[in-house]
Amino acid sequence: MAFGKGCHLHLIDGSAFIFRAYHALPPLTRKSDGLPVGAVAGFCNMLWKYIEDAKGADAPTHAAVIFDKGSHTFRNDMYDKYKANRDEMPQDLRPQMPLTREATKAFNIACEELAGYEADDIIATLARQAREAGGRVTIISSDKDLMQLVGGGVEMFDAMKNRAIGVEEVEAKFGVGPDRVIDVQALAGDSVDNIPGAPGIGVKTAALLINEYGDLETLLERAGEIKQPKRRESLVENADQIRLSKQLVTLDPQTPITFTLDDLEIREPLVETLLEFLNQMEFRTLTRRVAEKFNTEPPPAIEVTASTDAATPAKDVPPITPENYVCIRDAETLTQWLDQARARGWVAVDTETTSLDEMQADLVGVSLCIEAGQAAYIPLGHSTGEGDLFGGSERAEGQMDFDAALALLKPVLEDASILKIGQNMKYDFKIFARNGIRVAPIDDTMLMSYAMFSGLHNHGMDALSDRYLNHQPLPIKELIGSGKSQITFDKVAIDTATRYAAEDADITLRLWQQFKPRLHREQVTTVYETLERPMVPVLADMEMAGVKVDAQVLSRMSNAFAQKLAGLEDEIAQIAGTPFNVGSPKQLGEILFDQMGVEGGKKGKTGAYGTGADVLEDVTTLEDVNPQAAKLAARVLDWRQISKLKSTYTDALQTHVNPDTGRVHTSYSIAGANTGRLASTDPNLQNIPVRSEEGRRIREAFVAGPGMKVVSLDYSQIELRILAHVADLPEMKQAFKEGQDIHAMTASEMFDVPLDQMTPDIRRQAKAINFGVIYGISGFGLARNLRIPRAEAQGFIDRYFERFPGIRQYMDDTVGFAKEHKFVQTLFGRKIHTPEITAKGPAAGFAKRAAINAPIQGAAADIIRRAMIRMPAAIGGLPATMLLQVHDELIFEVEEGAVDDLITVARATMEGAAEPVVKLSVPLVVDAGQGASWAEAH
DNA sequence: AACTTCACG
DNA sequence: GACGTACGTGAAGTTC
Repeated sequence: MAFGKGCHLHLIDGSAFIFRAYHALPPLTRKSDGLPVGAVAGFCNMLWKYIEDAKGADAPTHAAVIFDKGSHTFRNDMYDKYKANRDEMPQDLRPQMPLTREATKAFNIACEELAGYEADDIIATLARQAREAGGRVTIISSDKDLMQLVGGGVEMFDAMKNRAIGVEEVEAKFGVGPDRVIDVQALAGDSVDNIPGAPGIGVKTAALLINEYGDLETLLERAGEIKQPKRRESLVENADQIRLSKQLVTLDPQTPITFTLDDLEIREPLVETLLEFLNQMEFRTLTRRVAEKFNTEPPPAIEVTASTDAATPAKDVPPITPENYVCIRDAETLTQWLDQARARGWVAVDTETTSLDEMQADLVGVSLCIEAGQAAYIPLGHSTGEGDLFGGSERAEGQMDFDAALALLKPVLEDASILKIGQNMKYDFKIFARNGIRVAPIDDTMLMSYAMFSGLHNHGMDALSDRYLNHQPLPIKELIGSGKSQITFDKVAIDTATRYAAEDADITLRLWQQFKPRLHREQVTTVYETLERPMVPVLADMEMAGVKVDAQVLSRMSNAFAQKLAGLEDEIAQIAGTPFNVGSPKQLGEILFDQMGVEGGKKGKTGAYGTGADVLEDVTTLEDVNPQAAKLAARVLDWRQISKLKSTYTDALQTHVNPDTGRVHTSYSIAGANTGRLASTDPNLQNIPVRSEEGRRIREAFVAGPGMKVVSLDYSQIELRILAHVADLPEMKQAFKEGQDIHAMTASEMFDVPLDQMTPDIRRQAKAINFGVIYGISGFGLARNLRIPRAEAQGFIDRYFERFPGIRQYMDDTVGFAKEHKFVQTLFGRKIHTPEITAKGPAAGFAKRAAINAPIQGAAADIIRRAMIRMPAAIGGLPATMLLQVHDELIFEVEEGAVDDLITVARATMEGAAEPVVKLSVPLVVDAGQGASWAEAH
């Protein structure tokens, strides 16, 4: 068919596909020879998805993937610095470039490139030709440089966001229509492509000017009329540079291509060629999928030479097929399965229960998997239907006796020669522990993923299965529903439950087979084995122990807060002249800024006024200008504080007291925080108030049992000490060695004030700077924190860098490392990936600061983890229990007579926790406190 | 479900 | 006056 009216041309920006694929996926290599193929794999998946998605009503009649060829184009001849600051292509991406062309051809899609021109120019040329022939064009890309082509039958499509980009979207981005986009780009320039533009003028200003003067030439001619001196000078002085910039950003619609639109007609994939290519690449899943789609057998998989590693995946991993799962209903079958586990030396295990709260959950069933595809489910606590009016439902038929099954499982689960593999093992560990079984030894795929991929993605099973097995597990929602009508797992029919539960064990085993050898390749085996995996039993025991909370104390506080809130609400209504919901920032903002006339209200992206504490605090200072508003803001601040304490703490904590134990059992996520820190949930016991006097009293409700004391030990300034060590700051190290006040020392160095003349205010500023450095300081941030002018804050920072030159070095080195490797590392080898480090725009700033902070925060997290892992053995002989961790603090419950001994032993464990792996050049110091409650101990 | 606010280190 | 900014979390409440 000749291209003409009614035809629809799709132009895919090939380079964009490749780079997106490269950055979205972890570095994947071909099993047989180690060839890097991650980007090719992603590229093929995207292409396949594109083909599948492009079918249907608005299907293209013609399509092509357009690539860049070489790096030298006619633009380099116009301007030698064009794209000069681009990083070199990553080592492992280069060999993949030709493969992406091959892939395109294998899919039987036209594949075009042209020396001396960019893909964008070819796209422009084809788009022009297609329009002239009366057809429509869709460009599959989100690149802003292509937006100038939009309009008149040409639109773009962002495949990532699944969103069309038409004239409106272009206008939203550039503030002008597509026909003026190049004018705006010429003025604004582009740091990524090294387009100079007009210094000091960005997209916003450029759009403003173009809209005022009509077009770029008119603007340049009449630049002298511009009132703002900076803009005027920038335009007048750089007119030539701006005209050059326009030439650089303008796409060439007349590239000398040697093919025609007719050559791009859609063709069906040649199934054999395509399967052959995919098989050569060893993309098993995609090969299988494509084969399935065309109802044909996939070619035999390429033989991979056997590795010595026990956990190398089987050569032919069978597909995940729930129909093949076994339901174990008798002792004989169970024994057979357990014998297989003994013979193999490992077994994947998963538990099903009635609740997500491990302390309340009853065991409903156990699933096992010994080899990919071979999984079984042992139903143990299923009941029939909904039960009768009296709530009693009967035990379902066809289940083994609960105790008999556990008696068979116990010796295997506790057998030192059989590895138990789980996903989020802490959960199953606790369930079994509450049934008298201490599971050991273990491996945990969630923690393996965390050790290897922290910062790249989550580590939940659904995400891992999707990403590494290309399989979407049966959602639990389909079994138990959601919301109000949700049922517990014991009510699920055993057949359905078998498919779901056995699949989880199957997936876990497959993930483990993939991850286990990879831990070595990613060089995080030690991290996994010494910092992640051993946390499971330690945390499980802490969580099961729980902390004693006096609900009566909390209840009394709640009542007192309720009264206070009611009083404040009356007062607030009176000042406002009308009652309103004080808890609604929206209503508060309208009253404060619209009705009461406070000026300077700033609306956020949702159009609501910001009413955060800092904003309200500013309003309270308006006593002279707007006394009513000042008073209102002050009362709202009081209300907010009390309301927070009541709802989040005194009310909520009471509901978390376990009826069986009378204690509060938090849950720590080991793989939650990117940096290696733990996170505490349900309830969060890592953010119990302490900074305000009023809030601190909540800690009085955290008490010790009779004859016991609460003991708290916390690292003093651990992050600053780590900073002093890693950044090699001699003055700071010396100060720590001498046990000096570190903030006072910093202040003295920075402001030339002798220590004996130090004032609290100067020390406070130095303290803020010390913390700022850990967070990846910026003038803006410090200025806001200290409420001083930005220039002054910048002055402080400059001076700090002068006095402690190691800091600057550390920051530059860390960011440089992150850019090169896409991750940063702690002293203990923990990797934190920083994929955003090469982002442009504001994301780059975030990524930089996060990269600077991560090794410090992460090392502190590593150290306290090491202390916690050693703690049970260290305090083993003492009547003491470790209960809580709050990032740099450990809380124990100890018999009164053993308090001093506990402090001695625990302190030594914490202070020596970095050794012997890391010998810090600063001492670690631990402060201790004790008392009847956490409030007294802290 | 997204956004805002605020509690902690 | 290109952009928007301290790092890392979780929970509760309101709004859509």
